[in-house]
Amino acid sequence: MIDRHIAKLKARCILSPDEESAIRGSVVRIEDYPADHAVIRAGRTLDHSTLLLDGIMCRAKMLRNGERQITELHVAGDFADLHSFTLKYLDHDVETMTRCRAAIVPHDNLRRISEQFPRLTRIYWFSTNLDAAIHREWEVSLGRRPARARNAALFCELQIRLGIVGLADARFFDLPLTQSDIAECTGLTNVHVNRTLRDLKADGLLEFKGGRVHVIDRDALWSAGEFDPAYLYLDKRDR
Amino acid sequence: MIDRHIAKLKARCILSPDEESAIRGSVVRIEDYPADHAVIRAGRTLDHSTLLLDGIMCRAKMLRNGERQITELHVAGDFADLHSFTLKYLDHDVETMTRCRAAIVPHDNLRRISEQFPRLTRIYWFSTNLDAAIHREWEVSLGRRPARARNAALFCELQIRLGIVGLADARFFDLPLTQSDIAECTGLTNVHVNRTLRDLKADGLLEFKGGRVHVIDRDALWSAGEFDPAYLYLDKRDR
DNA sequence: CGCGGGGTTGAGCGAATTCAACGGATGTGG
DNA sequence: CCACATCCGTTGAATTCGCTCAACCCCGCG
Repeated sequence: MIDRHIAKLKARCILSPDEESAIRGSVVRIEDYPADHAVIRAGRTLDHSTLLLDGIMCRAKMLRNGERQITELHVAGDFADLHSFTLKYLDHDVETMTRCRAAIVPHDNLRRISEQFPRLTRIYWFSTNLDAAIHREWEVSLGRRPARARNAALFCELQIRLGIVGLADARFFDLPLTQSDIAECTGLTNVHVNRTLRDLKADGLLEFKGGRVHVIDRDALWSAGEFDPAYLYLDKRDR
Repeated sequence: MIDRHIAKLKARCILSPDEESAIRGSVVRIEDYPADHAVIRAGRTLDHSTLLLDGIMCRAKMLRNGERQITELHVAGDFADLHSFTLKYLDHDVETMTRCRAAIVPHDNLRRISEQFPRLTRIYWFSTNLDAAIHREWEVSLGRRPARARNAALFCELQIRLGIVGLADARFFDLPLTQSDIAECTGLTNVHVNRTLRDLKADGLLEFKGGRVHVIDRDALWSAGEFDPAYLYLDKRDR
């Protein structure tokens, strides 16, 4: 059920059978959400975290003029708001981009397993630090990269992250987002995302159509996005 | 010696005398660095964290073309790389912007105090999550805000953060950075930062000159930067 | 006294936006 | 089954915000 979450952790950390079953035992219930649903609102006190099992969620911050900046995308296997365990409330919303299924893990349970298994504390601490690393990479894209590179980098990241949980192969993956969604991630307009994707396709790097991504030339795509997966900490070790 | 660090924590968390002295006891030595010095290089394995006592450091990522995006500024009292405790190596450089003094805290000591004081673990976990919240706010600036708001927001954040450690008052604070440094934070060119600062001054919001900031109209500055300090988690509670 | 770093300003350019129109697909109610 | 609305994608034209390039100033310093 939470196998994708376990797969994500095992890609970076060593996990004992006991630790694994403690994680599995921390879930109290499963919830389903429709697309475009606000799962968590900024500022509200939380007593649980949300482990995404299926679908795509985002962390989003609203601006005064109604625009929205998405600060991270979440895929199956991610905790969307593990940081609420220590923050107690969030500075951003968490919303579904598609229909989603999620496991609810009470903070009490997180505290219990973190006291029983100190290494799990560090693994989950690591996990929130990995989110921060993704934020940093997005800051680089948003601050310094032109539109083509920003979009390319986003697809590179998602291919890797979805690949870890078995939802992407070397050439294809499902990504049921609109061009406007992409625009809210990359700090562009939907119009310009459209033109950029047209160019990426014309240059034989990538095709994004009908919620599905076809990576035509991965090397060229990585190069266009100046993509270096180091920030995803893909080396497995004791954290 | 590390009073500013204690002050930063106490602005957000409850800290017992025992916990406080454990923190003080975790420092093994003090180091001084010149300005523009790379304290930590991306990818290098680390066995300690760096607690900034004086000066300004930054987290920076290099781009292929030699440009640099600063993803966060650190002020006295901040751990510049507490996340290396779980990440083991960093995805970015840490560099001094000014002459700096720092306390070195070995990861072994962090592990020891986190085992002895479980609440300290959560406090330091919280602390890295606060860094992530700052990253998110910067993503919003970089992705969606025009130049004027980006710069305004940066000064707002720094006034609050420096104020917490006694280095800013309601009207003035030292910020020994160049306009090019600001540009690397806000994803602009030094030329455009210059023009934007000129406008902010002409409009009576803020003056930045000679490494010193004069906040002329704080309300107007907050408004211009669309600044809401909620993301800095300034409420003191048990984390 | 020359040099270099930081700051300042102008002119021209260009990447991305805005505004607007239109097409295709999908869904829905009469 | 058709009329209509809506959402998403696509394209063109005009605009604009920020960039590039360049010159120049000021000031501290060797």
